Amino acid sequence: MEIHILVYRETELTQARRADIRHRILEAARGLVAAGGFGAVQMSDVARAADVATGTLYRHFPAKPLLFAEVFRIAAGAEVEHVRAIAEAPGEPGSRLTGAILQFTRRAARGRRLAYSLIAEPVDPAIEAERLMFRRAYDTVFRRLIQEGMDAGVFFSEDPSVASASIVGALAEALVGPLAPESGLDAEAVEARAHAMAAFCLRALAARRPAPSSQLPAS
Amino acid sequence: MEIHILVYRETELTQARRADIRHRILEAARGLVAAGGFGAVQMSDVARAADVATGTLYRHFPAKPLLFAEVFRIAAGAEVEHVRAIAEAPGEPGSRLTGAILQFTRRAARGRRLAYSLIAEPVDPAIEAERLMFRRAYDTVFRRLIQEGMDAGVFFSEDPSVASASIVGALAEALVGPLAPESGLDAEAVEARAHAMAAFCLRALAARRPAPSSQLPAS
DNA sequence: CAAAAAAGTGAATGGAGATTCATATCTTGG
DNA sequence: CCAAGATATGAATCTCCATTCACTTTTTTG
Repeated sequence: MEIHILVYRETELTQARRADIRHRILEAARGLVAAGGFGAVQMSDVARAADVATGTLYRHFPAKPLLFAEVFRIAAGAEVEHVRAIAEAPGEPGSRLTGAILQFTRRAARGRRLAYSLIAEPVDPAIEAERLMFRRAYDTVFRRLIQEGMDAGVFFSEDPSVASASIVGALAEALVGPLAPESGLDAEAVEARAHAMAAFCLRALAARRPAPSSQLPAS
Repeated sequence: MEIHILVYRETELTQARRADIRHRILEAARGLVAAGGFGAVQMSDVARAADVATGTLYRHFPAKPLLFAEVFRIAAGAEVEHVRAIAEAPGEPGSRLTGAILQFTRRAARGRRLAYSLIAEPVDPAIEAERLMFRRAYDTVFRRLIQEGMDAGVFFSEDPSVASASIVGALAEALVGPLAPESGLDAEAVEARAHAMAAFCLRALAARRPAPSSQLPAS
């Protein structure tokens, strides 16, 4: 007399469906954030956009801030990746720094609303925590690049961590104004500012002697 | 047959009392913000701290965000003033820039919690608007200083507005980490960072030729 | 002192929106 | 097709606080 009490079990199909819904929720939320910022989105909006019921959201995320923290993480992670790719590409540190700054700026200039949300929009503390990690990620990218430049003798800095933080801050600040949803700065002007910023940073990091790139060590 | 319907009229004493209460409310609110940040304070707390009833708050301020916007404005204004004083003092632009950066940093290092609230705490949009003005005020201070330095031939910048924004951003960023309520950086370390930051900015702004301060124009 | 006008009081109200949960629907292996 | 386990649903609930307002107290002048 066997008793079978296991009739339902998690299966590949089930898991896939689950993952799919989760994904749809995140996508919907990202879309809404990109359109109106974190502050404007409420759970019922997300549900509608993802075409699920409000309660379903809570079957996939324990609470609103956690859902949005994940949205932030994904969006921010993508941004950092793009910048990192350029910062770590082969080439001369100076031009890579310029390239990274331009890349950051150009991507921000498209998707302004999202960039503003990631960089400056007032947000819930849980999301703010993600933002700190986001900034730290950029900081790391620039710090490595600076270190590399110093090793190569083309950069100088008495404290690379201050230099990298300064660059991240400068990027954020010099762009907050231009990217604020109200500001009407066009893409060209933003690009010009990015170039000026890159020049500013390069001068701050320049080693005394012109880059010895094409010179053989004298010793 | 005269009819006297005016019996009560606003008087100096009344006005003084009114101003006093208003002031007490602002002070109480400022104290609470300095202790725990904007986010943690609620109207009933302010009332208790100011020793008035909740309703009284609304007799002096139309709504919470307006009350706190004023708190922000006052606190931030004081900070800017201190920095401006140094930036505008007589002396060589380079050392004034260094002085301003150090001043900013030192004041932030005391009253960390307040500095964090002014610079980085996630806040209500109405307060965020004040923050933008706060940053713009710093921006103006530095822009003027940069312009002056350029006129004197000791600074160079292809776009002073980008340079000033970068400095403001660098200040905020290089200090947000160190000032975050959790961070355990001591005053000495913060001071060292400030010096590094000043050096970074000075290099970014240095005119090619060493300052011609003590030279007579060649022409 | 009285009447008029303000200001003060703080318990009650109200609204916004996140979260819950009783119910309905779906999935799975036998 | 069934029973059991999961999941989806969305209207109702709940919570948190800012804000209000009926009532009390204070202030002023005649």
